[in-house]
Amino acid sequence: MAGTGTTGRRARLRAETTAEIKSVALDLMASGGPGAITLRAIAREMGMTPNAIYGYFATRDDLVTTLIDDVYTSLADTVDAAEDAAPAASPADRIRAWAQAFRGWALANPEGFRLIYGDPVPGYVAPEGGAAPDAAQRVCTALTGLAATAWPHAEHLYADSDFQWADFDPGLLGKVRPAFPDLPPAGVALALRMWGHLHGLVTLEIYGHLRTQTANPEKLFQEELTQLVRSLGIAPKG
Amino acid sequence: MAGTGTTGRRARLRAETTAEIKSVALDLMASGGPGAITLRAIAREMGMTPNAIYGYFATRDDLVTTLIDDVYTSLADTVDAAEDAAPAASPADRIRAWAQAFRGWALANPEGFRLIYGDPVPGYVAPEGGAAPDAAQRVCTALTGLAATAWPHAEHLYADSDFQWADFDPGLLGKVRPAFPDLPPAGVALALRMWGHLHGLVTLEIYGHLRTQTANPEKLFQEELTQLVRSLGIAPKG
DNA sequence: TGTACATCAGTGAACGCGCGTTCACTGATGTAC
DNA sequence: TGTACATCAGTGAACGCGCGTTCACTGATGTAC
Repeated sequence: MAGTGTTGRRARLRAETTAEIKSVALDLMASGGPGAITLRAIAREMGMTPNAIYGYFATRDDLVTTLIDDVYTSLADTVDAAEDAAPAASPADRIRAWAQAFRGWALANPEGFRLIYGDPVPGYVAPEGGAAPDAAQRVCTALTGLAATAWPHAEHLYADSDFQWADFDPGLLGKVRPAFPDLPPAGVALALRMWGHLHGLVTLEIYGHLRTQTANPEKLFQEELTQLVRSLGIAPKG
Repeated sequence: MAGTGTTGRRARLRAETTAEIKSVALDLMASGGPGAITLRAIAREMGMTPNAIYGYFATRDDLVTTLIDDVYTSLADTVDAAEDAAPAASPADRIRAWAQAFRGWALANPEGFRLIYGDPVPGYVAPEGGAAPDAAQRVCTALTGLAATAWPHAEHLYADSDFQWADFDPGLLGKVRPAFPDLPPAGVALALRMWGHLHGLVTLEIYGHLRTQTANPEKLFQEELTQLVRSLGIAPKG
């Protein structure tokens, strides 16, 4: 009856060690790039033998797969939370909040960003049946939701668009169409373009290409958001 | 007096072998990712001993540096040529030509694109004093030129911009300001934003993130260009 | 045209490294009676 | 409360691999007289 449950204690220790392995792996990645994620380096850092890791992950690729999933979830949670914290009635504020959280997360976790959006760990092969993690789809779905909110204001710009539902992935549509039944295919295209715009600016910054052009990427990103919101016809002071 | 010059023959053979090493390295990268560029693999492919490469490149990083420079030059040459082939009088056509060449080159050389814009070869460290290759700046400068041509039409959208010359890199400005004396700081910001937009869509496509959302990235890119040109007020039929 | 010498592309063997992974094991922690 | 047993986290040594790089060398190609 007393104290820790029977399997409880061991299970907890196990969970803690698993978490530490992942945390150390992320640290290594942060300081040495994705290539620094090696079982031996993790073990070294933790004061263990390399093979001890095999008690927690069947293989190195297994660990990396878990890592990618975790990082993706962290990103999706962050941007979702930022959007939810913005006033529901202001599409412009919600877009800005989402986008700023996106960039902020990327700057705070540059190696995580590289891990999920850039080249993967050298030698890593994703599991066979492994679709992209749910969180990957969440990011894209949230962005489509933002586009859907802005759509009524921007619709007139896309009158001659000839996008069809068939142009998009059924998985994406399966989540988006029920949630935003009034959004036409052209609106989904707009969402993907918005994604591309934000992704591009953040990627250039993370990979160091923007720093060689401007001393102030932050300002450029704010300008981007101002122009985006304006072009959608949802400028906040309107 | 007859035939090949004295040093000529050896020099030519040397140049040919050097070219073959680079070509094989690019092939390896194309089929196995940047991590596949190893001196041993190149030598294997060429039927040589690994150390024979050292007659041509002092070190592996030396080879990679040369490769990056070559690939960057290839990209810059391609987009410059495409722009030059478009009618000089039509800013919209020139932007479209440039952007389509940019995407086309990336799709034709995905590993090259990854090499210059993504994570570099694992273990590679760029040379110390090594600034980005000239070609890198050429890409950005050309884009600024396109923005400059469109600027008179789009200027009114950026009336409340507060960009300063100090916000940008002197190296970029050194090439851009003499060439386009009428372009204000806000116009340079516009060019960088355009770069970000195009880079984002192409990057998502190259890295496989777009394919999981749309079956037709080409169409999305064309839509992007249509909207870009429209938003700049330089729609081609105007 | 012929010979002596210099150049230099490429060889073959070896180095030390870090890697993922396997194996048989030890010793502490928890469980059942 | 005490003992016998099962569990299982972690050890230590070793494997085979591919890597970049160094060394002393060979043998063909070109040069000078």
